[in-house]
Amino acid sequence: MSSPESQSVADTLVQWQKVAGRQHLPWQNTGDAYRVWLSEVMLQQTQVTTVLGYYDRFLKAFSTVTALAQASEEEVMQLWAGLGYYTRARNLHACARQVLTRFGGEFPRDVAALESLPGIGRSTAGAIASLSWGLAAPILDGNVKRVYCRLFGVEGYPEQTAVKRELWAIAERELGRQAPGVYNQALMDLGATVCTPKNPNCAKCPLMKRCVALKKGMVGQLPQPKPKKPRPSQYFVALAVRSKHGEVGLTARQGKGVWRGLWMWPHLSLEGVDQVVDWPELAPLLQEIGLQADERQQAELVRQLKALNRQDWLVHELTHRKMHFKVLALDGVSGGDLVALSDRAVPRLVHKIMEQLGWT
DNA sequence: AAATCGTGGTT
DNA sequence: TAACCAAGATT
Repeated sequence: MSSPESQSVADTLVQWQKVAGRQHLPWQNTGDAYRVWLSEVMLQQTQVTTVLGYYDRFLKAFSTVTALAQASEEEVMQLWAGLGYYTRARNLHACARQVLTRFGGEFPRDVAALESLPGIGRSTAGAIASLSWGLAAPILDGNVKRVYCRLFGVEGYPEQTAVKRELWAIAERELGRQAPGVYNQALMDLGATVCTPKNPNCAKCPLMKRCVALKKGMVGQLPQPKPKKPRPSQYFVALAVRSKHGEVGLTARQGKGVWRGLWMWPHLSLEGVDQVVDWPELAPLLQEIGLQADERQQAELVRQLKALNRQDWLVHELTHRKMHFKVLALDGVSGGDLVALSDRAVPRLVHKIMEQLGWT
């Protein structure tokens, strides 16, 4: 599988890609910047298998960037719901609108102009330019960072500014300028299928003979992992309300925290498990969904609250923290500003809570 | 510059 | 099974 050392990295990879690279992903070889862009944004920090279904649904709903631009933000958020990193969805929509208003509905064939669009950074711009049109622009995603760190023995973790600068310089230098799209695709495919994070298959690697990490016996050490910090735990009480017709009491998340703009059960932060919570703290949650609890409902909620110590918390893990929820529930209520769940963009947690309640 | 932002696949 | 981390961008 290994090539002569006289052949350049780029030539070796381009040759390898044609026989061993991935070929059949739906956005590949379309020459369509809209499809490449849509897939690239969805693939940010997200695995291919997770993206496939979302990609199909988006393309079915919006066949062109103009169609996407003309949709409402709420429509876009609903289609994106469950995929995570929701700022991507808002930027996707904003980007589509800018493509329409600034560039007449066609993505600009220019890396700098692409980077000026919301949600498109340097790597995504390079991917769009090279994969759609064959322009000479490098990419630097997780796969490529890993390949370069090993191939050239780059130490320090890739999130560091100096290391990142070095990796971009390598990416510029090594870019296969005869076939930039194929070269970039090869880098990603190599990282995804051969030069994997764990148990890399060096025997199958076309760059085996020139890999610095392999030569030094450091493949398992590179790229150097980012120092990990403890994930703080946060505790909440959430209120789940449902009518007898199945409408639910959701509110739109305000501010700039997690799930901004999505709909969630009203909830309050506990700042630590020991804090005493009683009816005065719960009443505002009902107010958020336009509900005034009668005495029976009030007593029921307080009863559920007191059982806090004996009931397991529902844990929802995010990248940087663990969220623990105590769920209070009222079923079969009437009144309030309840909504149809199918009409709202909601995070997975909303469904997770319904499952715990048996509201399925 | 370091933190933030979701969720799920893989090992 | 708990840790790792995935076609990163933004602030």
